[in-house]
Amino acid sequence: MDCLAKVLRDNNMKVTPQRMAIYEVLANTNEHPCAETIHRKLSSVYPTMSLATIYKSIDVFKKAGLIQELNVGECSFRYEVNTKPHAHIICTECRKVENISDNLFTDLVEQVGDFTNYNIEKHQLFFYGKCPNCL
Amino acid sequence: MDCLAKVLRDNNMKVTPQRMAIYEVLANTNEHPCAETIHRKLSSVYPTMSLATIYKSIDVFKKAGLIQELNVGECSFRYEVNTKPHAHIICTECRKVENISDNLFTDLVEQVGDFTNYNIEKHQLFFYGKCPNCL
DNA sequence: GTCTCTGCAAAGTGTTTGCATAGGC
DNA sequence: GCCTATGCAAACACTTTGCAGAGAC
Repeated sequence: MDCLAKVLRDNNMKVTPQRMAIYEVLANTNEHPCAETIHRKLSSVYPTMSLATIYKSIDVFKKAGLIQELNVGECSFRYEVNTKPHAHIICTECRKVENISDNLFTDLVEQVGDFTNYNIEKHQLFFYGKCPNCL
Repeated sequence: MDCLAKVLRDNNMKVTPQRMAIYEVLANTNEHPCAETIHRKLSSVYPTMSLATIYKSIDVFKKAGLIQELNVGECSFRYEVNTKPHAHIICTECRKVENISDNLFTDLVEQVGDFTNYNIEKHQLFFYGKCPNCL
């Protein structure tokens, strides 16, 4: 990912194989993996890679605005490269997390801002239910 | 809370002073406290009350449908007696959590269900921003 | 009297931190 | 060569579990 290298360099952050690998995992999945899952996926290629490195890299990516963190309700955070705020739907059976097209929510944030007088910076919208497969 | 005693008895769960106290804290606040906060509030009245008891009671209340658990993005869960699904707005400055009237979201769940073909069971909607006080 | 609940301590889980070494620039 | 990143281990915060004694019914 040239884009990643550029963004890191622009932020005075070093480009390392580990960071490239972690970002690539996130860029090539729509599974919204948690730190542990990323670690597991990489451990065959980078057997010495530490979970701490995953967390530190994730932190770097978050600060650089490259990924966003989700808190879907389990204990662990999940991550994705799509940093545009958007809604998620989570299957209560198979635990998969999917994105929902933002069209349904276009006016919502503005309405909530008007209604509450908050200066809304971001939102996290989660819907839970059984997916068509599990039904 | 007679209501609490009745619901517990109906579920074959014993009515204890600790459970009454924990529920009362939740029933008399709109702060959406976490387990630790509930414990702190009760420790003057019940100096021996254990955090484990808080967690176990919370679990009982959840199973009885008396409270709901929120995961607002910090490490700890927060709890409230309002079990009707509704949206929350969280101040990124003072960390307070407020409810948002459901009127804005009446059609949303149905629309999301139609759009995704999920059988939606619940939702958690969080908005983050600075509250009028902090602005 | 029975059977569940409490409170303590210990274990568990996900995440963060400190520090010496490795490695990007 | 400088200075940040990695990897290990230890610390941390929140939550759960096991068990003996207390208490609800």
